[in-house]
Amino acid sequence: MDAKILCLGILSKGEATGYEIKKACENGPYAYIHPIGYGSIYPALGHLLEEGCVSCREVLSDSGPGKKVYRITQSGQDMLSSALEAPCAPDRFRSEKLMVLLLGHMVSQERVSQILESYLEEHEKALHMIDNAPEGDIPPGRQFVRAFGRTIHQAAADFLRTRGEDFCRELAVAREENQQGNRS
Amino acid sequence: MDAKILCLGILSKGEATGYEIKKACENGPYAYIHPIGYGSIYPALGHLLEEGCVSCREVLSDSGPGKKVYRITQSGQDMLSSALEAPCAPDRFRSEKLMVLLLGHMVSQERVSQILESYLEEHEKALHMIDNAPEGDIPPGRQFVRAFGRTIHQAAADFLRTRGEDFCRELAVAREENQQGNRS
DNA sequence: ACCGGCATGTAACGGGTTACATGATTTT
DNA sequence: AAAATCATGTAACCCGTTACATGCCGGT
Repeated sequence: MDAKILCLGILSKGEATGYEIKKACENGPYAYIHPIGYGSIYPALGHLLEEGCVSCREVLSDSGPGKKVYRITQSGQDMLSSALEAPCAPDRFRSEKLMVLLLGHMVSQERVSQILESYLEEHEKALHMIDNAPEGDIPPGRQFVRAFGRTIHQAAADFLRTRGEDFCRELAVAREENQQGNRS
Repeated sequence: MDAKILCLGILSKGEATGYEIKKACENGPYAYIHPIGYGSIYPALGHLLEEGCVSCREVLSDSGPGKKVYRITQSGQDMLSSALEAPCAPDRFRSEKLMVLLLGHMVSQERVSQILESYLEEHEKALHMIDNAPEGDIPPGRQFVRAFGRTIHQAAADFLRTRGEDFCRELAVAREENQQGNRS
């Protein structure tokens, strides 16, 4: 699932500029698919244009380079369909925060508390964004993925809220034992 | 959080070979941190050895190359500690399955059902692995991350189980409406 | 006898991230 | 008047993925 297919997926719900595609990758359901930057998006759109998978309409502004609005073509639709039919790569998740928590006994109490708090805030922020997103007439897929994301963020936030402090206490005990172990 | 720090983190709980490090990245709590392959691990261990962050003990077997057991050194501990103190990059999650579900109206009913089923199976398998893992005397960090992972997998599995079929039905309706829209 | 798991590495390739370069428009 | 956002693009670099190459050991 490379940048090209992701762009096609986003364009399948309506025309957009490269900039808007980037925004779509960060907010909304596409945030769960694959985060990419401009360095991937603009070249991808260039290739798609060459291959005839998208068309481009340049909107001139008064003086200066205009913005380029891309629209998916029929062959783009076809390419997207066949990509969606191909076997899926396994999900990938990576988290430096979990790494720090995993080795919590090696870092300071403050560091762990800080990670725990910011992690909780992130999940709560994500929940707010999902809940405040416009309801409108969105296709079932978007609704499903949105609800899926909400469930995960909710579960994570609940876990952190209910278990975070206990974890800090257990870590404190473990650190004390370590100290005694080192001394003896 | 590159491969080197990940290796150090795994080695911090005891000596291991490159092969065992790979295994640790796939199973257990480290699966949530960062999945890497041999192509990253062996060079990383080489660099760490050069830098004096790990020591290496070669265990000869009868004829043939022996296995290399790596152990973290004090300067390795120090490097790990300072890496854990550095600001965390945001979590990253990518899922091709969610991409297909998101655009469910573009693919066949069978495809969606298949994705939904295999996704549920994956989460259930992960739950089993967590529940069957040895309890033993594991540090609080490992226990916390393990419980966190369990919570997430459980929430995902529950969601897929309770909402999967409804989603399929909604998609069927959406497809019919599309058909009618295209015809008119 | 064969297959799967254990075990180590190298080299090329590809893709994404980051940094750079630029400028208009809108908000504060 | 400054800061934030909108907007496009290029180039280098890093890192991880994949494919290749090799061989032992234990179980069926």
